[in-house]
Amino acid sequence: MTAVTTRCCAPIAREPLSESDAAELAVMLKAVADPVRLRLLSMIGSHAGGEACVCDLTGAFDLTAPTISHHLKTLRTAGLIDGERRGTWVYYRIVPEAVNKLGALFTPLAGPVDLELASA
Amino acid sequence: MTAVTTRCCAPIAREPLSESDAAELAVMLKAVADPVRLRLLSMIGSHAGGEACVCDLTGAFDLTAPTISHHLKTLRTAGLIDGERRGTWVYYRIVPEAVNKLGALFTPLAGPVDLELASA
DNA sequence: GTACTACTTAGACAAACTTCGAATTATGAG
DNA sequence: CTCATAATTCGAAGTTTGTCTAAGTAGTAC
Repeated sequence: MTAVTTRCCAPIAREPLSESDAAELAVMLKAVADPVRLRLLSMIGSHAGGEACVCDLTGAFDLTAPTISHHLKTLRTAGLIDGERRGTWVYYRIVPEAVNKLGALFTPLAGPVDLELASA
Repeated sequence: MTAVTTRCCAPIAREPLSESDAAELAVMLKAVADPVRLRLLSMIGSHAGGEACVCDLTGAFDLTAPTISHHLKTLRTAGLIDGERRGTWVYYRIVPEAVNKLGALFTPLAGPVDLELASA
């Protein structure tokens, strides 16, 4: 919960990340460090209504449904998306706090940033 | 080179990433999606003078020199750091443009952002 | 109930990744 | 030149990851 107030540069370049912070962030980054998952995240986030059902996503890839499902689970486990079943379909949406957290890590001049909860 | 001017949300949630953009970004993200490399990047960026020699880094990890060297190469290949030999030591520094590019991807309200070159 | 669709789970396998120890290159000191 | 130090390159071992097929769960319609 270190509220950094300097604004010289991106938080990652302000002071050495602790071992535990690095481990935690790496989990989120690993989830996003894949072309398919990046596109899935992007497609979900930019879809009308801020949510997309799996059926909206699978068609864009040359991959089987189980593979897409696996990637969605990875994103979900990392806290980047959240899913909900409504009738026949399962809808996913972005968790903005998680995405903001990643952005804040690498963004300079973001002002006073709290690494734990970059949402306010 | 799509200059997005809307500011509803993070670029990643504005419009679906193209396959090639996703592939390119995933390379950079993969480099950063590891606890050791995250800490290396952070240690280099926050070191006095904006640069650190390998000898400043190895001590912080329970890893052998070849392993650290391997991770530094990964970061370098991804364009996130740059290295230079001066005498006996090799000094690494952050490439700010690369870090900014990652930050811009996930940061909302960043204003008009050019995905290809988020530096200005 | 059966049949059909949407999605997830389980198991298997190849490719990629992390790490190591050993050998190698590069530089400086005597 | 020889020796010592800093760092990288080179295989190899063990682990993780991405993808598939096959099977299972959840819901709708009849």
